[in-house]
Amino acid sequence: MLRLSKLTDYAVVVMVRLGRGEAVQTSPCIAAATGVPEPTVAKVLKILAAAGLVASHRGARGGYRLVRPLDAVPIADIIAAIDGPIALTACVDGGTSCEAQGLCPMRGRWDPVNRAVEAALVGITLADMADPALTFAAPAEAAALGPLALPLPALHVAE
Amino acid sequence: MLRLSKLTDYAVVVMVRLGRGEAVQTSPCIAAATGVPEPTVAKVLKILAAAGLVASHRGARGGYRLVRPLDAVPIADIIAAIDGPIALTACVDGGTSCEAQGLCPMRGRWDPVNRAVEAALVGITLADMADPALTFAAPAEAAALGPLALPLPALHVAE
DNA sequence: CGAAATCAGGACCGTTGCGGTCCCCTTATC
DNA sequence: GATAAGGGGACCGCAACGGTCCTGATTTCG
Ligand code: FES
Ligand code: FES
Repeated sequence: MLRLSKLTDYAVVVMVRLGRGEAVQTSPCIAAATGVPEPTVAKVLKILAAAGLVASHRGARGGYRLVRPLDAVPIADIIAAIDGPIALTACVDGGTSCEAQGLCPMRGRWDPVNRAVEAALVGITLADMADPALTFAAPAEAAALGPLALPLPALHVAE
Repeated sequence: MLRLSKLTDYAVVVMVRLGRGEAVQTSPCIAAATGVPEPTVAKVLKILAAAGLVASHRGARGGYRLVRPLDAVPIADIIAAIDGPIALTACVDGGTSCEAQGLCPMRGRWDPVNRAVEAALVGITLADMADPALTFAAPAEAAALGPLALPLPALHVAE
């Protein structure tokens, strides 16, 4: 339902936490600081490490640290690390799993939509989510716009 | 995994088909024209009718017809009809299902991301997906950009 | 008026993927 | 060598999705 997994949510929390305090932090420590269950934090960190978003150091006094600062990590990277590459439908770009590609009326038709969503997600970094006062316009201003009353950037034209 | 349901894909196919040919079409007819299994087409149309995106007429010589023309239906509407309202995480805006809202470091933090994605999806209409030559830039041009080589509109600034 | 056509609404079930936990091994510090 | 920490899985319950089917209500046509 166009919903990203809970692990992604946790990943953002963990990453933001890594951006504060000591450079190297252990997963139990992060779990305690964020309130997320420790096994889950460990799982998330393992995935993030595999994706190269955090660096790990084993052994006693080990832990995790950020590779890039928060403002250099777009959420799209987190989502791609946890949920896999952003592909709204089964057949985007090199989608091989589509039967009857020759006849399907939707062949390649979702690609622009996918690009638009991806662009939106690349444009927001973890730093943006860490503290609204820092990079976003005043929250009150955003709220005042109301739901769906958005000035639309001409995404599909721009690309 | 940030994937929308297959039914949504089918819904787009069906809607685009409704935009061509006769004004009123039956579900078996649409199924035959699109290649989508008939029961699935019927299910999709029922949902779309309930959402007010298509109008139905019962009895012999009945069928479905579009309420709004294709260029007045953003994909966001289709997604909202099939997959429910666009909510990347459990706790967006009025998300009531979140425990410990007072302490959660992510409270309301996903809202701007959600808005950005929603804006991207409102900005593309079914007419845009119906025929690339009509509203999009030349497909070759879009393909030439390559994956991820996107000029980013400053979404989070714009809103 | 009866029969046929068509939508309405929901029940049903197999499959898939997610969420969450746990275990054992490797690595590094002390 | 003992201990602290990450690495890499396996494992299972659950909820959602997908696809199908059935029964009933409504309208047109003969
Ligand atoms: S569904 Fe993939 S090309 Fe048609
Ligand atoms: S997860 Fe919903 S407010 Fe924290």
